[in-house]
Amino acid sequence: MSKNVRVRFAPSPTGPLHIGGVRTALFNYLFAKKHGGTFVLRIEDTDQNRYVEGAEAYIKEALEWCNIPYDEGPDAEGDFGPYRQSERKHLYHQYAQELIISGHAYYAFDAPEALEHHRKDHEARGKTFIYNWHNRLKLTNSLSLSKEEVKAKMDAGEDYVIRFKSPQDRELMLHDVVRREIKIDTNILDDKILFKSDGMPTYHLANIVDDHLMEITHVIRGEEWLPSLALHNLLYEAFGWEKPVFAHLPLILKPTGKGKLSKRDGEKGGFPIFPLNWEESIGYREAGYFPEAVVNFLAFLGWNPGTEQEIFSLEELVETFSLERVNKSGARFDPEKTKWYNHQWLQRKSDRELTNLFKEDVRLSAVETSFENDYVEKVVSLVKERADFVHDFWELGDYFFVAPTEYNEKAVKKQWKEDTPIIMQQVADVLNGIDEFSSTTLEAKVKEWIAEKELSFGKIMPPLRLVIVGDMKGPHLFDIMALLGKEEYLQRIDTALDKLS
RNA sequence: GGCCCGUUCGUCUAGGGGUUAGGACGCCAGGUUUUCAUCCUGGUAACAGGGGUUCGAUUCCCCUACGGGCUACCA
Repeated sequence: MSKNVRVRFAPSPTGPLHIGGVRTALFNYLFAKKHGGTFVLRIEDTDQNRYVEGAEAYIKEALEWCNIPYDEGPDAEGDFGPYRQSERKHLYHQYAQELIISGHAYYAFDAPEALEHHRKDHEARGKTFIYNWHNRLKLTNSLSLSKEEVKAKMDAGEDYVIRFKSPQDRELMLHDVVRREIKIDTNILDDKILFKSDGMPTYHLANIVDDHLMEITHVIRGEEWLPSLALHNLLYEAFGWEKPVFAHLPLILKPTGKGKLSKRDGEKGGFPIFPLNWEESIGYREAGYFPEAVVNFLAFLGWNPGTEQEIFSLEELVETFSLERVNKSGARFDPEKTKWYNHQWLQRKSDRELTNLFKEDVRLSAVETSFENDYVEKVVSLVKERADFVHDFWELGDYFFVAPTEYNEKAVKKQWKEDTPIIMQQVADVLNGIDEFSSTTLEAKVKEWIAEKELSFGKIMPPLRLVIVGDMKGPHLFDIMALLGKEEYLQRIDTALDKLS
């Protein structure tokens, strides 16, 4: 690649980013980093009506949480700012003018209602109204009107827009890294509005102008933009600018049902759809996912390395990523698999780090006794392999912090026989006589005793687990006892003897 | 409706003119754990349909079907 790679993520601040947007940002980031390039964040806020307070802050925070920071953007000014289109407002009109002068664009005065009427009318006749070569001379614009008429309207302060004059009878060959060549007949294109009557550019104009001014080399965006690719190509041509390379990413589809993933799918399915909380909707962060896991599963939505490796750190993704390996077809995303990714990433975290996270669990901090970090860390090391999330730890290991006050009914029925209290008392006596209580010593001594007395293991271990844990669950029993300590497990046997006899 | 894009197990996908069509999630079974889970092993399950081209198509071409996107003075 000869030029410095510069890519941009260009969301509009109309609400929170959902994971589709995050995926687009991620692919831009990966591509930039892979090629030692620059990742730009540009806020596309040309539609004031749809501006949502807090959306921009959300976008920034989400990117930060995912560990995909931008090199240039709002609050990270580079040489190509400002990075909000509303702050670049003054730039666009001259470019629209330039196209008018060169004959690639024209003024149009048609009222929105008039156009709406035409659309309805065509629809009623089973036709589609397209504002282009086919009928532009019958409409109210600087091509159909005389110079004097146009001037009169302008002087009178009439609202006008600037439309692109789509060429007639041309066959366009468009290029896309993901989809290769696409042929388009320009006769079906409409004369898109480039500049609105409110003095703001539309997406199409602002996008092309900014990408050019910001020296963007690769445009990586969602497939919903594919139909605009012809227009964008034509605009570059009209300006006489070099085109960037285009790559249109496949859409992310709803887990069930039809259509592309939308903001409302989250609460319905009971899974997060946003990286962070937004109003009533829960985010991946708050649901207990690690950013590494989210990035990992997002990367695999529409891309794969072609090997059988599935767990990738961000660094590995940067290393391995290529646009050529992006798929063409839309991907329905599977919330179940995201859990698996989180499980995988959780296992890779150190006990120390997990302990710090676990200590923020309110259920743990609500316990009266306070526990040493070392103790909590040992608990974490014993239970983590069965956890998908840090918040699973509590349920998996609550008995390490609180002695059972009740016992699993079904288990009691099955394990607590008539002679169990006597046996448990004997076990307690034996345990009482053991003074060195590592897990292996405990196990060895108890087994020794069982063998000596010719008792059955099955009569002892299950009920013992029941009195220690309160349920038939958990790690190796002697590991639990060793961690709990002699005083505590003898106490628990006592308590159970009281409650269950 | 028009235009564009797409279609391999339920889902994410690998592959590509001759393969037992591979992996992962899920699910099921067995093993380990005298517990539960993890883990391990195995199993389940796919080339949308029809025409071509070809000695041979899941792979290339066409059509159909289905899915999706776009069709705003939204992005």
